[in-house]
Amino acid sequence: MSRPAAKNRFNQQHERLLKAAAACFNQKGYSGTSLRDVGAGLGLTDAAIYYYVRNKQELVYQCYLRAAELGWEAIAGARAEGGTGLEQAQLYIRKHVEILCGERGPVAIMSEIPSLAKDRRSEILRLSRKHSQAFEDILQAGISDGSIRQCDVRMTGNAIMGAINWIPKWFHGDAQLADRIVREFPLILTAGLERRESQA
Amino acid sequence: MSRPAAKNRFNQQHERLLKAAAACFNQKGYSGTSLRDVGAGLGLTDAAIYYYVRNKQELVYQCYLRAAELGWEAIAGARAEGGTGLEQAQLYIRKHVEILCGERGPVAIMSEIPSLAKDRRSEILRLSRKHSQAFEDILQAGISDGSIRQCDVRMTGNAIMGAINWIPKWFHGDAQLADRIVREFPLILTAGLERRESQA
DNA sequence: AGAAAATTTTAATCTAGATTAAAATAATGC
DNA sequence: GCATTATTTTAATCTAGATTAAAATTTTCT
Repeated sequence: MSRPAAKNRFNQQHERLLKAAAACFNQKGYSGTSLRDVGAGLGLTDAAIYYYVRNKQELVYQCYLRAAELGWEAIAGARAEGGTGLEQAQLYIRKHVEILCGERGPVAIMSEIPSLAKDRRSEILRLSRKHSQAFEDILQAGISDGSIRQCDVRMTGNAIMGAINWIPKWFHGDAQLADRIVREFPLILTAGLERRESQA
Repeated sequence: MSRPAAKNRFNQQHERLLKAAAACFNQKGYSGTSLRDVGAGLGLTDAAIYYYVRNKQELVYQCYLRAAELGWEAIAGARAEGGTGLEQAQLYIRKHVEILCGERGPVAIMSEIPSLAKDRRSEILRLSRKHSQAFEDILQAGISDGSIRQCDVRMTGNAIMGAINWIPKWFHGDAQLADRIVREFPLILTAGLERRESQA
């Protein structure tokens, strides 16, 4: 590809492809969506998709990788901007939810990791664990700095992540609803974290 | 089947089948699991499964139906036993989580509803909405009786349900972990609901 | 405009996995 | 223990959908 304009076009189509695929995967699962389905979302034939990715496995992998990158962006951003642990947690939730419900969505739910090839799977799992761990670290920091009450950090992390990860199951692009989610979720998911007066 | 003992056996195997299928579906998705996979979990051939269900579609449908029934059991139980809205919400979460993590699990995550046949799909969707609605009603009752603070009931419901629905993604039968989930989740998910002093 | 590069389609192939029918085994109840 | 009923397997068939190669179309850039 020695032609700049073409390279641009390619990258844009590739991006569109990942989004179209994510939309399908979230709705019907990885194995449940045919490349025909994905192509239809782009006005393309199934075969055309092979111009952008080696095969279907690679397509999921790239969707999951993108999901991991966007999630990490939220973590990193929150850590950079945030103050107390509680503030960082809130910021992370807001940023992540904004990404999931905004222009950069839909983002693939990483729900069929076992279907990936071994090496791809372990990479995605590693990123996924890194993400969870980083969020738990934020919660732990909040406990240490007194902004978050004593709690089971792992379970709390799992609960909050679950609520976020489930969003793409019921949100499908309605802009009004997106605003509502972005406004409410950070509050709802952290309302129970603040340290109460009665506690140490 | 005019033989009582056989009818028993059949029902038990059928129950085992639904659990084995749920385990597979939760891990690899509906379309991603072959009947061979499901059969393996029972020490059976794929073909043997057809003795218990008409086809694969029917198997998912029954799994989802069972999931809906068990979820509803938690709702109904909480309404029967609970006092204030907050108490009912807590009770519901505990009961549902106990089911998901206990002997009656694994329970299928209803994550590929679009793959069902039209009439089956609409039935499952109806049950799913009924469940969400009932939980939101509990929250609303809590606001009315003063046990729950003012909040966006729908978003709060979505958040809590998401956290619960996601559990089967990371819980795979560890008994110790089950105890921890059952102990922590009801608290974590309702800690933010109580009305604070400062509020009306 | 027109040659080269980039993209997409058409038309095959190939395979996994759902489904079925008939045969083989196992369980039940007398 | 035996006849009957219930369960499972073996061995085919059938189909959707992934993948590929070659041909056709479109885009890029001079």
